[in-house]
Amino acid sequence: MEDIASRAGVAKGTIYLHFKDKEALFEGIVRQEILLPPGSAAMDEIKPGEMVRAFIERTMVPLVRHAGQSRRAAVVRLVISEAPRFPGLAKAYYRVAIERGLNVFGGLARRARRTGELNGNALERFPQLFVAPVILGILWSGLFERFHHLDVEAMLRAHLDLIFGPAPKPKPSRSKRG
Amino acid sequence: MEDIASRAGVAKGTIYLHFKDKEALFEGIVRQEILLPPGSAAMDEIKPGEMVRAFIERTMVPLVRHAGQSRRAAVVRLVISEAPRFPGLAKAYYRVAIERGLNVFGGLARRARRTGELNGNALERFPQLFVAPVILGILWSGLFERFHHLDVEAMLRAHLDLIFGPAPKPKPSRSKRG
Amino acid sequence: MEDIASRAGVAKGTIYLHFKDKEALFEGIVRQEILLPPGSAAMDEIKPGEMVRAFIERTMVPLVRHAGQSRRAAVVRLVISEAPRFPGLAKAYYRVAIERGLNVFGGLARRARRTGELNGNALERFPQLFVAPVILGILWSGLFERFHHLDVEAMLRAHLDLIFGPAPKPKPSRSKRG
Amino acid sequence: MEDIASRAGVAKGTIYLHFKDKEALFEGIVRQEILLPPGSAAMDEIKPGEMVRAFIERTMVPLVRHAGQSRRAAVVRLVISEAPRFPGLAKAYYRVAIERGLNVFGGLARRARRTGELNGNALERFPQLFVAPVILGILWSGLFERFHHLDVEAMLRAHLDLIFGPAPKPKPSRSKRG
DNA sequence: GATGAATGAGGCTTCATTCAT
DNA sequence: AATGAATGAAGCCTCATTCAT
Repeated sequence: MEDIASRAGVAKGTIYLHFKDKEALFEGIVRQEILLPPGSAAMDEIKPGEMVRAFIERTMVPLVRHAGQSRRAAVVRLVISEAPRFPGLAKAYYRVAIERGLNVFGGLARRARRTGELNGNALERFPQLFVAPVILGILWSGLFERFHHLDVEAMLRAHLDLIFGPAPKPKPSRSKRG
Repeated sequence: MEDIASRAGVAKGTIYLHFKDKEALFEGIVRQEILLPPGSAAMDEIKPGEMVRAFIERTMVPLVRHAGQSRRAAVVRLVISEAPRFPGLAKAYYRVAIERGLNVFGGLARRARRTGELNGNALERFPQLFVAPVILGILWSGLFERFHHLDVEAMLRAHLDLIFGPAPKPKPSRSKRG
Repeated sequence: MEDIASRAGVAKGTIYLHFKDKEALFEGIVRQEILLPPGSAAMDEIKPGEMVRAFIERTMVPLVRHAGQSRRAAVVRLVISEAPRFPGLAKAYYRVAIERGLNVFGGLARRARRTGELNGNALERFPQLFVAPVILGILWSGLFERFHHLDVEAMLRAHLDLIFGPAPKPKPSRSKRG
Repeated sequence: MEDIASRAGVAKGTIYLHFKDKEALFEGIVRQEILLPPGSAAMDEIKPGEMVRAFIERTMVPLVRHAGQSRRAAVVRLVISEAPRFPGLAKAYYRVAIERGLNVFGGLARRARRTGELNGNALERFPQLFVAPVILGILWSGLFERFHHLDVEAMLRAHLDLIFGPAPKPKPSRSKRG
């Protein structure tokens, strides 16, 4: 706590004016996830006519930029490594991020099938598959990057190639409508 | 440490006869990864003529069975959640599991392309993509399973469908299309 | 301190405008003992012709009324339980209450012997014996009342019966000596 | 806790091998009250034919000897000053000491009336009155002894004189009154 | 004067580690 | 070799006190 406080530029005790205890602090950090700076927060605002694949790249790439040094990546790491010690943390993250993420990505999967971008219902059943490489990239950057560089952004694009098919042609020839 | 010792059926102090400290113990656990019981250890022993997809299913499914309660899943969780506290842990895991895994899966990707099971080189460049859903499943079972059930095995198969194409027919009719 | 301040209807910092620190505050509270609301403050003002026993009942009973919830009882408890932490507290209480109390009760004992209300000099040597049941009652109400009710007022009267003899006859025979 | 531990000749953490937390430690100390060294523990063993007054002197005097430096006096002080912070402490003391003490002293009061040592039922109704000067003496020695010496033992005897009548002649040759 | 956000010393507790048996 | 009582560094948290407003 002392370390966290000094990074925040305050003293140990100050944290306790805002959070009941360490678990509450961590949950507070997780809840900010939903209030993050504009742009990344627009996760559920696909633009009219935007391809699903393009939307996912637009929203996921910032998450893994700079070897996962983003704030959101830090929150993901926090949840993963502290959840065993603070059970409330997983619950908070589930409520603010996972539930919503499943809805968003599930909706995207349906939309993509309707528009012909995707075949099959794999991603409707398991929207987690959209983000699996993102999670893996965040973990990798924290654990193994110093031994072996991984271009997470390129991996994410490669994964999207696998899911959506050969290549994302920048010129969407066919007009589409829902 | 006391908890670990009593699960191992010895007393606290006994651990220190075998390992210098907690970090060394964890590294020892990680190093056993490579010596795990036969079957799961055969990760690099694809049978002659076996489809790559079949091989991956054969080796990955046990890892996520029973909501990730396998020993290997426990090791993965150990590394992920303790690495911030014990830097040597990530290194040990990298040496005994990651390096080898990348070689194995990279080799599988190449083999699959040669045999026509796969198109493109995405999985050769990023063999991590083979296991991303496995990692995600292991994390999920530890963090969110109590809020939302996830059939990790089915997710893994769905992911393989995406990668390898429509469906893995149990009877491998030889003809394939690219 | 915050609790004390809010009960006093001021903010935490305000206390420090009046008292150097917590010990000084407690000493201030103790010093108010001597300035308590009229009636209870008249401890040394026995009325002309009043029996000593009657006077003691008149002044001691309010101290233990309502299971020791009086302000003076609170001061007694404060001194007893905080003195180990704040040595100045015992000193302040000794100066404002004990010294004076010993004089008052010692004088009452002498007077009572002169008037024939008391025999012997036990209470002149140990005026504390007058108040021993009062102190015990105050402690009891704070510690054990929830387990076992004690009628402190009745106990005080019983104690006076022991000291002064069988019964306090309401008609004081005028005869005096001295 | 560190202070307590070092007085006990052990390190801080050692206490926690025997007691769950500080409250449990204090309760443990209080429970030893009942197991104190022989002699003082014989509080309820009045000898056949022994006068009640003599018995009380025999058992109470050691409690206040040496200005209340006895172990039992320390327990009394502990309960009084720590009970506000540890509610379990008052309860433990009530169970091990108060309840029993009330029975013992109540029984003594009855016995004394039967034998003619006492008149009236004041001490049967309020056996606490037997010990009020003892409690007061223990408090005095902790709070005010340094300002004003109090001979607690003499005070206790004076109190017994008040209760039991004139004086306990060590050789009861002469006539007695009931 | 009054406030209350901020501070940090100090207290309680845990737990990795040691070592006498 | 095995044990587990003992240790004490380090972590979390409280609360008396300060001080900018």
